[in-house]
Amino acid sequence: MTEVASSPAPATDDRHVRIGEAAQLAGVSERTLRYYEEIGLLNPSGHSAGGCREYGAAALARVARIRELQELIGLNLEEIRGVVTREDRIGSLRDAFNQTDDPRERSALVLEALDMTEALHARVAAKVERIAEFRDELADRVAHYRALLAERATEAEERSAS
Amino acid sequence: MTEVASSPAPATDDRHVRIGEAAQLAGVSERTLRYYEEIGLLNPSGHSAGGCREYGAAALARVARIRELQELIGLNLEEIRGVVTREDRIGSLRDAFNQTDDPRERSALVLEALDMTEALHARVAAKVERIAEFRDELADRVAHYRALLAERATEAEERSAS
DNA sequence: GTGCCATCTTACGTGAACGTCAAATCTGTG
DNA sequence: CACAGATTTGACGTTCACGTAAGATGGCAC
Repeated sequence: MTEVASSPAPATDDRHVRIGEAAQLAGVSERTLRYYEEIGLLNPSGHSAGGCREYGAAALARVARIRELQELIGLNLEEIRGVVTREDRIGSLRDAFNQTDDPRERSALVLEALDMTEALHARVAAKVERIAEFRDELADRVAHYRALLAERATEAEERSAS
Repeated sequence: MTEVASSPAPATDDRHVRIGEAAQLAGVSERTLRYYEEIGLLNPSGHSAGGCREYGAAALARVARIRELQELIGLNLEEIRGVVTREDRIGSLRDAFNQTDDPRERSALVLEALDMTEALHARVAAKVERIAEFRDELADRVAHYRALLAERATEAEERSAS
């Protein structure tokens, strides 16, 4: 998968795309990207001179995360805003962590990040439990039907053997 | 859990409740129950002489199933209608199964029920996989922060020991 | 029969998450 | 520069899953 660049591709991966390609890549509509910006969920990485939105890799990753939280976990955009805001805060905590030498402060920062992550983890874990239960129930039914089918087949064999 | 009936409770569990109590028991609004009926998702077990809806245990169980599919799996009511319709069909298949003696027909009926259940199972299983992955990722982060905290604590001890 | 609360039908309202359309502007190409 | 196509900012429309209010009935105690 090593790509032979026909043009000298920039080593730094800060390529920006405009809204059309960004929407394509993220698998959402342009309207959705603008809407996310409206409600303070996602800011473009920057803007062109003329005012066109420019999306970088980080912004696209954020869209992916938003969709994940939305479709997989079932959070609404307001809740998602809470989560990603906290994650942003974790990022700035990381910066703060690297800039302070006070060990007590560093511990406090880590503790905050830990709490945030634990809360989301608990929620997701609970959901996994419930869905897994659901899945197992379905698996049982599938096994039940399979057993019934096998029984049918056995009877058929016996009949043809008699 | 053997209940001592203060009044001669009917041995048969075909008690019916009206919409108010049904909504309470199911944890939804009365409007929701009527709406489900509107869109052909749920029919009351019967009606009183005057026209009041009467809900039995089966109807209440169906509401629970609907909510499960909605909140847990994230299906919309149209998709849910598809699922429960197929489940109803499985029920009628069971009846047909018990009323026929033709082994080929019995196999065919079981096979149909199997297919339906397998399809839903596959969908749910896929979702569990993805969410579990998500959960594990979060667990990793939690562990990471915990490790960082432990490191902080150790350093603090060393400092106080010196 | 008379209250009184629950329930009925009908119908309009709502919030979330976008869709869609119009008119102006930007961007890249010949 | 001229032109085509992408993008911009409003602003109104839409779908889903109900909420809510109004007026008429039902169910039941007294």
